[in-house]
Amino acid sequence: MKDDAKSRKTALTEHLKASILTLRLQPGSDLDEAHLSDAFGLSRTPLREVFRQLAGEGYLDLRTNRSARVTEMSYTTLRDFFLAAPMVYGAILQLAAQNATRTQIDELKEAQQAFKAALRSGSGEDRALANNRFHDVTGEMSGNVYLLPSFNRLLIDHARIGMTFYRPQTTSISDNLSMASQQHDAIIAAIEAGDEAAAAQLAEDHWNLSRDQIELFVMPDALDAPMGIAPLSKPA
Amino acid sequence: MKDDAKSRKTALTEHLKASILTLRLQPGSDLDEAHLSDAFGLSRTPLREVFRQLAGEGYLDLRTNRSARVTEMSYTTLRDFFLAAPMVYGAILQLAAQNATRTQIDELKEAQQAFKAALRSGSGEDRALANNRFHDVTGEMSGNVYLLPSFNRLLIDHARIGMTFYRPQTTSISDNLSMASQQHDAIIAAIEAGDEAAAAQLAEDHWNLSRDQIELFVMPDALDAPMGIAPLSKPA
DNA sequence: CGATTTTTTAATGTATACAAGTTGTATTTT
DNA sequence: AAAATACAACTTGTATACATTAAAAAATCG
Repeated sequence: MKDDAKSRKTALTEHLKASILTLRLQPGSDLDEAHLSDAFGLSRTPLREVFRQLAGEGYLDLRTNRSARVTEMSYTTLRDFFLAAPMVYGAILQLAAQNATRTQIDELKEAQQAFKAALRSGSGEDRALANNRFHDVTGEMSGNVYLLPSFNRLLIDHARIGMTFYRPQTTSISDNLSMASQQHDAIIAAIEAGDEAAAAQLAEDHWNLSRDQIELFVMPDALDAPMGIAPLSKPA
Repeated sequence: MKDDAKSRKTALTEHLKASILTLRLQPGSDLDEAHLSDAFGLSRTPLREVFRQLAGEGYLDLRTNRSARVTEMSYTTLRDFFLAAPMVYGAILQLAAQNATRTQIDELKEAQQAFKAALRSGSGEDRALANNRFHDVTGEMSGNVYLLPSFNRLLIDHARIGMTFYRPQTTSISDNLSMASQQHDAIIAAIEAGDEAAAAQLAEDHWNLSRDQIELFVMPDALDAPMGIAPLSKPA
């Protein structure tokens, strides 16, 4: 394994991305240039270039004369998220069904194998990263440069929302994840068959499952209440 | 007017953006760090940070050990463009109708005034930039961080496509532009009234107008041909 | 004693020098 | 003469030193 400057730069990039997706670096955290530059054997110049790139992709926020911060996530953005996600992902999957190559389909199957392995024996972080990888491949398949920027931005908060709400190991969440895994399998089948309509429908189903799970977590008592209208409230 | 490093940095950013949107810097052009750094009184370090940022926003492509390039535009991307644009812009305008503030509505009206002025007496570049500004404000109004990355990416190529296909001063294009201006007025009205459905419909109409205009330009003979099926062909 | 100003400290932003890589050209070899 | 190779000029990537700005601490004044 090489250890030149370029390798260290990509290592830093991947480390930051994974840390942010898994919430090891929490939203709003400050990043210390000196510390990171020391830890990865890079001077501040290439480090700051990595910051700028990650900021462009939505991982970080840069403020002049202040330290870089992990992009915030407020509960008001949940609404924006579940409005945009099904729409963008529906289009992405539709295009994936149109354009996926044999190689990409194999990559997707590998990603799904890894996801299943993470479900059986992995940590929450493993699950989040494996799931992220699966969806990332579908994005590559679509090949639409105009949709990918938003799609990749969505995937960042998808992972972070997952880490927030799928953490406790309850039965309902376990059921939910196995359902998600089944949907992944169906997505693969639809893409392999080139069935655009099915792919688009599966996208909607997949995000509805996520949304339902989160609503269940945010307002668990709503189930017992007699048809009560339960607005989104900020959890502890 | 200040002339500190920060000002020169934003000046460079704006210069590059405008140059790329108006095709003064053509797709695929190489950028010379030394020359730009000299021209704007900046050292290469902040200049390269600007490059990284613009690459993140979709203006530039960075390749290791090679010069930065203006993002390419192939004719195969027209299809991707007109698939993504109505969808994303429909959502953006719907949200704009929901969330626009008084201040933003005033900004939008100003942008539309500037656009009309550019139609009367401005150059093609003026029109493209003024139109870009109008749509940019609608993006700000939506306030949805998940849709904005793709929307802003779309606006880049919207301006460039406009510069490509709206250049010759024919009657049909003149008619088309005044129609676009009328649609802008209707968009403002829908947003001001908070009419989401109307806003979404106008988004679709607006992009259909663009698409029709381009098809007219790409295959002008199709009109005379008796029901001929005219596939997109590469113009000279 | 509290508020405000000054001083100190530490971080970010920029410039420059140097290292590594790429491209074009000329020379050599077949 | 064509291809391959070696060299030179130039471009990009990185490190470090310096400048600038913000935050923190200390000192002064009301």
